[in-house]
Amino acid sequence: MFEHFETYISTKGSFTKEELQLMRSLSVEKKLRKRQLLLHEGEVCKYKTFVVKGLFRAYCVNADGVQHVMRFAAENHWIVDPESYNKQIPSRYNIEALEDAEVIQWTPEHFEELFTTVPAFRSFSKKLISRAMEASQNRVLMHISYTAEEKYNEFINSFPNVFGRVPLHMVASYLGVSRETLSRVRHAQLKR
Amino acid sequence: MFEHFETYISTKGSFTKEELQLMRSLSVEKKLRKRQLLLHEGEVCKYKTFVVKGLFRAYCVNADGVQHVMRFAAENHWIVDPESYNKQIPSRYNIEALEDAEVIQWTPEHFEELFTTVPAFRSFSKKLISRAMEASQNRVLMHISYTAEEKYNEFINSFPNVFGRVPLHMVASYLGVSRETLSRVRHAQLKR
DNA sequence: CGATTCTTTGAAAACAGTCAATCTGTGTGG
DNA sequence: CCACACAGATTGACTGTTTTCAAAGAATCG
Repeated sequence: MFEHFETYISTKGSFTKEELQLMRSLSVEKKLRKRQLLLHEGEVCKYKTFVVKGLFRAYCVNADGVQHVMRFAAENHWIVDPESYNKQIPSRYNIEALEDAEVIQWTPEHFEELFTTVPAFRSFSKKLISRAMEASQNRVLMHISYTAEEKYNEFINSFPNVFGRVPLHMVASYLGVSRETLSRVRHAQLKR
Repeated sequence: MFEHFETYISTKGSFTKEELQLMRSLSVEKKLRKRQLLLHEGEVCKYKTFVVKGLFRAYCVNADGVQHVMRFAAENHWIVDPESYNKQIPSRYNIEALEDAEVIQWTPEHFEELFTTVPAFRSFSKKLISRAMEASQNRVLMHISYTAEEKYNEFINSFPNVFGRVPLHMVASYLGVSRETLSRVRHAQLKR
């Protein structure tokens, strides 16, 4: 499983055998079956997680029992609850495997060790955080400025590797519209 | 002006006289009058900016000429276009002073130098980035799960120091609702 | 004061949400 | 292999909310 990560990380910078070995020794590997939770609401998010295989969703449940999908993460992406992970406090989110999955995880301490001792990992990690921030900003902009249809099209373009693998009602939740509205948006698009 | 920043940063960690002097020597001070732009769409965001005095908004303008407010920043807060600043590419945003203002700025290089050479600045900086990420995440959650009224109340609670200093139509834009809708939300609340 | 900007209001239209019913495909157990 | 249950997707009718457009009041500023 770690070989997959080595291939990935090697496209992000130059790493020695020893550095790769260090990353491996500090990591935890895990396999999950469909519907299993990687993180349960109320737990502390102990790890930053790299997805080797499978697909995840992070979602929270409000007082009325309604689920809100915050994020999807497929192969070669990372998933974490930043607030819970950074402060090591209980999470408001669940992270669920939507398919059978394999992941590699690092605790904040181990991730920090790699950050300080492996230069290429440091610059990679900075880019990772920057990209997460940019993605989040763009998503805010999408929400304050796009119609339901524009959001839907944006989603398909931005996440072609997620679309088709997740139920539409989860996409609807991610976009902040009802599943019926999303269904009607799709119907309207067929006519063109 | 820098004294104000010294007071602020000293609440965030322990710094020696020399470290404070280094921060100062790497910084740029600027004064702006109301309506002046700190960053203009198309320019590269050259600095990370600390607000000593005044109030800013970051906004973008879409193809129809409609403005969307991405962010406000008042005293003792930071403002930057992360994407433009991190990658040093042209920005899609404008950052405008809504009041006469004073700011202190650092380039990515100088900020990085402080990050690597001043330990307390490093940990402060990490917290800064973490908080920005958490705020952005929470804002996404707000957009996918709150009604217009809930968003408005959340805004008042989260930014009491901004509310009252900015026109309501900018708050409306920030929340992603029309100014008329926000006006009616307020009207409805008066009746209770 | 006059000009500009901001806020509110009203009415109509567009849009999105809810509820209930139906349709589809998938998979499980008999 | 079939019947059935189940999750997901769609549709229709209805309701409620939000936007849009136009106009008119406040408030602010030079």
